[in-house]
Amino acid sequence: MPSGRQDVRERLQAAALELFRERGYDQTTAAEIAARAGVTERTFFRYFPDKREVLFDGEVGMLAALSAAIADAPDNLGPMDVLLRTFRSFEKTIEKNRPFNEPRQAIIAVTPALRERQLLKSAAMAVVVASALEKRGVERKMAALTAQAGVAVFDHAGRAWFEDPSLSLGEHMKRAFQALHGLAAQNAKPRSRTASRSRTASARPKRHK
Amino acid sequence: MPSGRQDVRERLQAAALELFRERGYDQTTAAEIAARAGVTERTFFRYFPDKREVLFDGEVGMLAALSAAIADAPDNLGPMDVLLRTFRSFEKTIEKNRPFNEPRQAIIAVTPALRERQLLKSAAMAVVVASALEKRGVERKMAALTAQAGVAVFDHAGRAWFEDPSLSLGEHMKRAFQALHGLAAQNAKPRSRTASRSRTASARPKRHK
DNA sequence: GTAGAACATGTCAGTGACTGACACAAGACA
DNA sequence: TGTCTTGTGTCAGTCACTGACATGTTCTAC
Repeated sequence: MPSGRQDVRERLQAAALELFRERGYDQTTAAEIAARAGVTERTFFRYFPDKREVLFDGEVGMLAALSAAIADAPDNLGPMDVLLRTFRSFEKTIEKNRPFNEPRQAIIAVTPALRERQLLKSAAMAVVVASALEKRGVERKMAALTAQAGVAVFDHAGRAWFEDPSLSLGEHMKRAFQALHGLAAQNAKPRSRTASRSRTASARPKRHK
Repeated sequence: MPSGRQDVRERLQAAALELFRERGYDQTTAAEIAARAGVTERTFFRYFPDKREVLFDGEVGMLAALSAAIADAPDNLGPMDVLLRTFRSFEKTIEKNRPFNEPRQAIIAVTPALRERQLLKSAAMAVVVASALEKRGVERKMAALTAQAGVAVFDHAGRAWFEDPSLSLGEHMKRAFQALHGLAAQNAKPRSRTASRSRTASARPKRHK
């Protein structure tokens, strides 16, 4: 039954997606996935280090591309602009993948174990992004912070696009970045400069624990 | 051997921390933790839903306090300011807990399974924060985005404080928030860097890998 | 064309996380 | 005093995951 190596991999992923949709992640055993793909459980674990990972795959290739795209961005941009620009350069690809990602994301959303794994992937992405920013000369902690915020915004835009596809993903991204922008600006809103307020009651409600 | 219910819980946590430090998380079985605490494995799983959770506990109580603190913040602040203020109100408590958190955090840092769980906890915190912001009248998506960014900054400050305790946690938080602020502001600003342009990043670096 | 290496898979046995069911002890309470 | 509740131990079982080994298939060198 097994033929090409790539073929087996894809059969396993397809089988997993089907079964998860039919019975849910927890009610599906690795052996069942393997059986539907025409291999044994042992083979399943030769392709994927654990059961969760069968739903997370494209992300690896994306990281390298992401890193390269950040490196290639023009020189005269601030770090956050680099990220916006980079993420938007993936817009088309991601939009094209929506039919595949939609059911996948639906399963992840209702399965805590998978949400956990997805958070790990996002964190990994932030690490890669941070490192790519550092290579552009951004100071280390700044790079980490920017990456973290940027990935958060990216995820946020992705979720927004998922529940409202009437706007393009790029538009959602633009808005999310603008919102973040506005947030920071709002900080100084009550007319006087932020620095002057450093004295006022250094915020201590009576809660603890 | 088991005496009070709370007592057993704490013995289990202490035993787990000890064993994880001695042999590492993966080399420690739940049965061993239970044995050192003077109970059986089955009892361990009556106190904690899974092995990872034994290291994450205080966080539950913190969420309620966080939510309350956000609700109690003065009215005239932008959402991000509310968060900075709120987080800083926890400064003392967190600093006091450092001796307990330090070894714990060290173990988490070297154990992927635990890092994953910690990310889930942060995400849960973001959800709570977002909901608390919404109750203050912040629009839903804006609340989510603010919470996400705020928690990211909070985590970032925590990590920075961990590796450099010469500055207070509050100071790290202030700086992280200011950095985020600066990031957004920088967005619109074309920057000319000193030693850039001709050589550094514009020549496409190696692409592969 | 064939020997042998390299690779992909199957089989089997085993560990460890976690769960449900039941029995039992001790204190709370009627 | 007897019953009820609560916390625990015991046992059997499922499932994720792993190491070791045997077998088949494909690739390569000669």
